[in-house]
Amino acid sequence: MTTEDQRGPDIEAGTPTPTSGDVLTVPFVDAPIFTRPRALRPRGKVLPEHARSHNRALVLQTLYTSGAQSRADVARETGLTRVTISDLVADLIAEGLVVELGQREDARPGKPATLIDVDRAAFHIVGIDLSEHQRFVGAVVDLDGGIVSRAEVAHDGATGEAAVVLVTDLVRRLLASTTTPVLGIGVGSPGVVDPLGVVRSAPNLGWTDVALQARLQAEFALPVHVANDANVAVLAEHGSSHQDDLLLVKIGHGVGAGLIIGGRPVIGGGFAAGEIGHVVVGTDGGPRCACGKYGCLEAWLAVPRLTAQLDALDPDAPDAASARDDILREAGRRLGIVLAPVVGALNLSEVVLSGPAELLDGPLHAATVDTLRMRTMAEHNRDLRLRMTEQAEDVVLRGAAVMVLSGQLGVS
Amino acid sequence: MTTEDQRGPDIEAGTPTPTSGDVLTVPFVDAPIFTRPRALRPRGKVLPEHARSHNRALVLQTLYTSGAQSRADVARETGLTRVTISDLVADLIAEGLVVELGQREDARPGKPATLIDVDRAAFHIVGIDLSEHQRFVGAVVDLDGGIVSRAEVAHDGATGEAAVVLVTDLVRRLLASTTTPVLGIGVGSPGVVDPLGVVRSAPNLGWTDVALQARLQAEFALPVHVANDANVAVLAEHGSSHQDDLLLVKIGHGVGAGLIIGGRPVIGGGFAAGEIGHVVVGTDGGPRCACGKYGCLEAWLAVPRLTAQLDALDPDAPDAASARDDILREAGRRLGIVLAPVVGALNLSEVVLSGPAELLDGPLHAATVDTLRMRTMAEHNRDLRLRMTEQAEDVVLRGAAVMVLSGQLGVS
DNA sequence: GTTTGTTCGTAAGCTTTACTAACAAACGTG
DNA sequence: CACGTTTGTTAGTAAAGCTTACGAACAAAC
Repeated sequence: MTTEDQRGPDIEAGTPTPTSGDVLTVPFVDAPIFTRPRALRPRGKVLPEHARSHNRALVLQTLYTSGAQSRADVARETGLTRVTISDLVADLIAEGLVVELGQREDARPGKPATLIDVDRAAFHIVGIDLSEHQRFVGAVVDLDGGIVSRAEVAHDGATGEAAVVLVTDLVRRLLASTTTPVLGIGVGSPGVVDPLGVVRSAPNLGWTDVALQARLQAEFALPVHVANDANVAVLAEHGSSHQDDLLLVKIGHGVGAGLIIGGRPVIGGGFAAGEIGHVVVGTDGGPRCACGKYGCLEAWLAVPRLTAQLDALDPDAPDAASARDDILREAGRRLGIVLAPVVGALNLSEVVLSGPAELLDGPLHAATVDTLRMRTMAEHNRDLRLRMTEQAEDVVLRGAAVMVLSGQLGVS
Repeated sequence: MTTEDQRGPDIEAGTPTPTSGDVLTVPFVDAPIFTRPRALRPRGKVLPEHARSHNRALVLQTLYTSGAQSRADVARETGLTRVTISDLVADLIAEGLVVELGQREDARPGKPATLIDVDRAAFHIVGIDLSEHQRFVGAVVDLDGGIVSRAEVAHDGATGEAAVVLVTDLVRRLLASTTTPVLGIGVGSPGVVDPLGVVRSAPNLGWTDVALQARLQAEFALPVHVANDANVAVLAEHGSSHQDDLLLVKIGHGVGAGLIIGGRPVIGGGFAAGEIGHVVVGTDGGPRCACGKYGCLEAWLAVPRLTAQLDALDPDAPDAASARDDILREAGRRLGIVLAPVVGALNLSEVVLSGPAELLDGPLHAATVDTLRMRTMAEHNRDLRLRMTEQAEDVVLRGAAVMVLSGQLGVS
């Protein structure tokens, strides 16, 4: 009943099992790949079939990012021979992942090329975002990251099992809304999520060791990937950014971060990488935080805190505008103070802010940049970019789709 | 004349070329490996020979870390078959990297096993540390990391080409001191070093874009690896620690850090990862730094700064001891303040301090731990360990050896 | 209209790699 | 001594990608 095939969609076969703990050790497929970066430790044997699946994913990735092209084009781009590409493409066509599009139009010497491309209409992905305040959001996403349809449900503070049921229902509604085969389900959850998709701890949802991945997979017999919301979000940004090092700061009801270093997501020893919301900022105190400490990043920067401060301003005061700017600037400065050591230690080239643009994309952003420049060594971080997300509201949804794409096809 | 063989030592053949830009993409040999971590992008094709060299390194790694054992033992540990192991081992024996040690002594049923092991006496490695104050230090290191012989030279502030010549002479002396074949030369340099071993910038040595790796390789016709001193040091610590995430803070004349995340060294977009010496600490000013800013980590923590402060104390004052402790504690607190965001963001499980133990291993260490605990979320960083290096003075030398070992044999 | 050169995709055969199956040698145990 | 176990090797097979070669289809030049 269950197949071992991790890569194939194999929807009609019933229960594709997204196996997690394989023995490989690469960057691609981290989708298995091979980089001889520098000093590393072989993590496990490599068999021919691993090489094959790597190359398979490489072809898929090439088509996915570069668009329709001939087999010969793919061969040139990947370095594999035309023969091997033809062979791999034949497999991919048989699996329904790739389609032939007919001959190339433009006039060139030689035999006209047969264009092939990923069949971008062949599959949909269900993406779920559990990080919004008071509601669960979901969408059907196509292979290009386009939102096909949406659904959401207020959870009204539901926790524990009730919240799991709400998530399940949301997924079911989304699955019912599409007749296209679904490649898998991706979920971005707040809290600490381990690589097996167990939500180790998500206080807001009252979850402790909830095996969300296993639950959803058993329920829907589809590949399911679950990860922390910010870690998921940074995947979406990574797709559009093509930077190998990337930090995304997600500012909402709480503050969290997602990190990609050397092209690979950072999970952390306790699976809590990116949890910077309760790091203390500066050495001059600060507002009391829900966690009991004073001056946590979240106490300075979380959206409710910011809006509360702004709402407290007298809108009719003569200096209302500048008072507003001061508040946002100070928040931005605090963010810069926390980020400076991280940017310095990792020599990051790109930092992305995600959250309400009306709050973040102005004095706050400017102050963060200034603070970062003033507190790190300009020489080393000359080309640091701090920018707003390009994905607006849907970072987590799209990131969830990328996670599935990457996990199932080795494509991002 | 030159061979393409990246793995074999091939000393007598003349000029082994440690090619840098191969097409692989893995975590092992990152030395080529294959981890299907999570969402990654295939970086290049994988050929059967890549798989072979991965497995070859795997065997070597297994023998290196687990010690003498039979081919069958290796087969069980790696998951490869006895046949394949025999085949790989035959290659390794032919290359002189592995030796047969005769039959196993202990009495067990069955045919007695023939023990094999890495020939730990077959090769030496030359390690160079350019990060010490006013002198260059070098050593001949055996494959187990033992120091065979040492040499050093005062550079008396020599810079530029003169400094390069001193390094070259130091290497020459060390090479002359051993008759054992040398696997390669590893150099830990201060400053920013790119993956090709070009020292992009090392102010103390007056170096800008010095192609040290190329120079030494041309001179000695041996594989050469050059990297930043702290990044090299963390390799040594990684070997003994067996943690996949590791931060080493090297406190000497300056302050720098080396990072390993997910088992792989972090280089940084501008090759300046770990350069945290000039990150500003706290929001309450601080001593003026050589770089012009106030309150840089280095201005708080560099050894000259600490000793200057301690020397200024009146040794006969009644509270001399507690005044000393206060100074060290404050320095430790500052370190904790800078590390907190990094530890939080990366969810690090282990941080190592390297430097003069009489300064670091006491109130300073304790204050850093306390500060880290107070400024991060205890729940996520419960099992964080902060410890002193186990390698004492020789971290960089041994790390340089590990770098060569890893680069040439895929072993660490 | 013909020739030339180019490009595409495929077919056949080779090499590399690791696997399974089988076995001889060498050893304990009953 | 017969039997079972373990080791390491031999022989043969399957998978993967490579090189070489070729037919088809086209543009450009004559």
